[in-house]
Amino acid sequence: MYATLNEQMDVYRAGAIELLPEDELARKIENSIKKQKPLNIKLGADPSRPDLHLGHAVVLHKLRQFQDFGHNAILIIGDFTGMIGDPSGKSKTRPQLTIDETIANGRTYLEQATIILDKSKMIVKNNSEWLSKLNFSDVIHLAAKYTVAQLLERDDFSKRHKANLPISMHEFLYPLAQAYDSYAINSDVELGGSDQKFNLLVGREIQKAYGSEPQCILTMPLLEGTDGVEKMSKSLDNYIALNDTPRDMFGKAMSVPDNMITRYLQYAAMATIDEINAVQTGLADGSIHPRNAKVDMAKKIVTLYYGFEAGENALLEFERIFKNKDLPDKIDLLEIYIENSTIGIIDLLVAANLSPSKKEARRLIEQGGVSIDSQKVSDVFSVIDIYEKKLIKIGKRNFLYVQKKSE
RNA sequence: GGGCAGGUGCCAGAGCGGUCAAAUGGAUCAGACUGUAAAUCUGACGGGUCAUGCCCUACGGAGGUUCAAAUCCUUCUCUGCCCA
Repeated sequence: MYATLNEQMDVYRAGAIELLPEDELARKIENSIKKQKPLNIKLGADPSRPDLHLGHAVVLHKLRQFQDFGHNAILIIGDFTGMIGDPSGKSKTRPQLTIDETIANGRTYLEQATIILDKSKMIVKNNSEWLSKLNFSDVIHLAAKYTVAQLLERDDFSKRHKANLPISMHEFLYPLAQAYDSYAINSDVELGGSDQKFNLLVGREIQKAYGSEPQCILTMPLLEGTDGVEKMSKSLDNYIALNDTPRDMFGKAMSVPDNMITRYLQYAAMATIDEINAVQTGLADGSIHPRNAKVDMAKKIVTLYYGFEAGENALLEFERIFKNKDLPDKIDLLEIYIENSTIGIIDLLVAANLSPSKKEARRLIEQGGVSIDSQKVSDVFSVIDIYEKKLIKIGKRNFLYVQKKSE
């Protein structure tokens, strides 16, 4: 049922930032092989941000590796903690969620996570299952197991503390609650981003304090977003979503800076070490053109999620649109209801939702970013007849057919 | 409880009675160029308008002073620091 200890360790170590403590993990694995008993691999899911992107995928792929060796993935939906609000590492406290939102978000999360994970070896738990049962004295007992100084070691706490930014009491409780999860589900290994290292380690301490065997922790790097600098996140809008269309996935991957190519190969495209090394040396000695390396990387990512054919198509389409300035092979048609069949260009852009305001629409036209049927529109007072469908292009990559709605 | 410092546009951060729809940087969008939705350069960047001048909304909330307030006063509220 299980691969050997060394086979497993090699795979787990690959790409990880930290794996602590390694010998302990080795022991756990040995044991599991001997007893033919899978380990519990914990991953905390944040229900406040249900839309997953390639940054989340880094950890999910790691978890999948554990599954592939027969271990149990245990996803903890932080429905309880989500309702408290989590310290985000940013200066602002996260919004609190309602129960309904949490449930809906949890469902979305799972839907997207199973793009990567193996459903058959997955257990999903809501942490309200045990956390909501703790009473105040339980909480105080839990809180007594950790000190303020220990909590202040956490990077974002100490940063905020030094920068005179607010830290609420409940934020201090958050790592403890998460640690309690580890105890509650009997976690053997917990995975997380490198920013979670602190929380994961608290899990160890709390498990010990409650008399169970402590978990090992494995942290993965935080993948930079398409800007190549900040970590990938929805709020910075530098993300590639797991459910982005192949076209968008490809395009966004192409927009990462050149120096991110190998990093994306490793953590987003899940390329093998050999592939990564080949590209790295090729780029260094100039035998591989960065553009080609990037195209290749983008294609691999699309292939990983949509299959070989989609990868090919995304590449072809990208070349068509940006190299040959041609049209994509599929353009949406929007039918607009108007009295006559003519409409001013500015109103048209707003009606078609291509511009949030008339001022913005006017700007786009004045700057030469708008064309109708491949004819640049330069007059903001142009009147367009949409009895026949017309192709609107805005900027480099927004295409839309519009037509008067026939009733 | 007391003292002090603050709350400005998507974010960071200037401004401290009119010349402020508010410097600067980032983000974003458009254009040029190209190896791409890279880089670089240029421009735009609250909304409305029978159109460029005017109108509306905006500098934590509410009042007030003034011909005029993001800027001064009062009060409320939120945040941080120090003292207790």
